[in-house]
Amino acid sequence: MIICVYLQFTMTSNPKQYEAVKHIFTAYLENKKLRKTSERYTILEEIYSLTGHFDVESLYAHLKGKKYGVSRATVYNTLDLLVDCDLVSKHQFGKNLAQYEKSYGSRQHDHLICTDCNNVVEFCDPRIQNIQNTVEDLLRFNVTHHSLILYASCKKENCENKRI
Amino acid sequence: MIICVYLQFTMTSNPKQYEAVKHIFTAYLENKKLRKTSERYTILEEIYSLTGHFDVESLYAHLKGKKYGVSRATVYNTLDLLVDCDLVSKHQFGKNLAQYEKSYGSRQHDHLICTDCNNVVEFCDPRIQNIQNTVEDLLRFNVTHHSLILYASCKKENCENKRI
DNA sequence: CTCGGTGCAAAGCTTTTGCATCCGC
DNA sequence: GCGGATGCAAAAGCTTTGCACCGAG
Repeated sequence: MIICVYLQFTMTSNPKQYEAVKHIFTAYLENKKLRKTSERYTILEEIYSLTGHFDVESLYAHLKGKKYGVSRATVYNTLDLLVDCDLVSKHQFGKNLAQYEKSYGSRQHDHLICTDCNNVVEFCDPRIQNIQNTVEDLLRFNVTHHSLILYASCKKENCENKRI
Repeated sequence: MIICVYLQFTMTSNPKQYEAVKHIFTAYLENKKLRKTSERYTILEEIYSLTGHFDVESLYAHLKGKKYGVSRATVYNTLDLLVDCDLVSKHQFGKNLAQYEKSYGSRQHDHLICTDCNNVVEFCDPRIQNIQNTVEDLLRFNVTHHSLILYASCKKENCENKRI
């Protein structure tokens, strides 16, 4: 068996990427007959300028400083739309640890959370797909997505330099 | 490769099992120099008389009717202890969907959640252990436990008879 | 012009906390 | 009797909701 677990490197933001997701989002909004408001695009742009995971509060804080401020309600509403059209994925790492991340152009990956310092490390292992396929066949469900979280304690040197 | 995913059948409650976990809990409390209060044993007994998953509210509701009522604070406190000594496991299925289940005598298993009806199906696939081992080696973490949740839509007939 | 979307603040829900009382040791 | 544990209610933290106003189509 090919061992193929590796660290996931989060894509750096770039303008071309934002153009691409903007088109996807526009198509989604038109398809659902939703309005193309400036707030929605502001939020999308902000998310795609961030790297790594973020939570609602930090996104809201970033947006407050912009020309067009938005309210929390709008942030939550828009995040739901972005999750629905697969431009953003949501991870519930714990009761009060909901994290989002942009998902366009990102490789499928899972997360390891250090129980000592709450840092999150991304990794990718294609074998998870096998499990998913088997369950799908045996239990007769359509598996749409999954969440695999490994909880681990660091040997310190792994942890210090990473943000959640 | 041996296909070995299968449904997990929750153990039915039985008095002998409660005696066993009671001894474990007692040893744990003594070891940690914590008090053996009647509330703690009442909660443990109630949990081991339940089948399947439960949330704090439903456990609290069950306990309210007993001879010795308990408060929510005590339920939360005791659940933390039981999770710590591995007699109960906690699953965060969503922001407001924390579920617990007794874990003594249960096989390691994971969960599939139906996004149509919120039902939870348990399954077991030993291949998850391989992934865990590989990550452990490559990322140099001690993986203590994991959470694998598959999100799926049912083909209806699978879902109707199951409770969350 | 219409009605969906937004902003604000209030409400909701689960979980935690503070404090007086209780009881295991 | 001492100090940890409990019970109650208030507080906290994240998310949703209600309502008046705004603006995209």
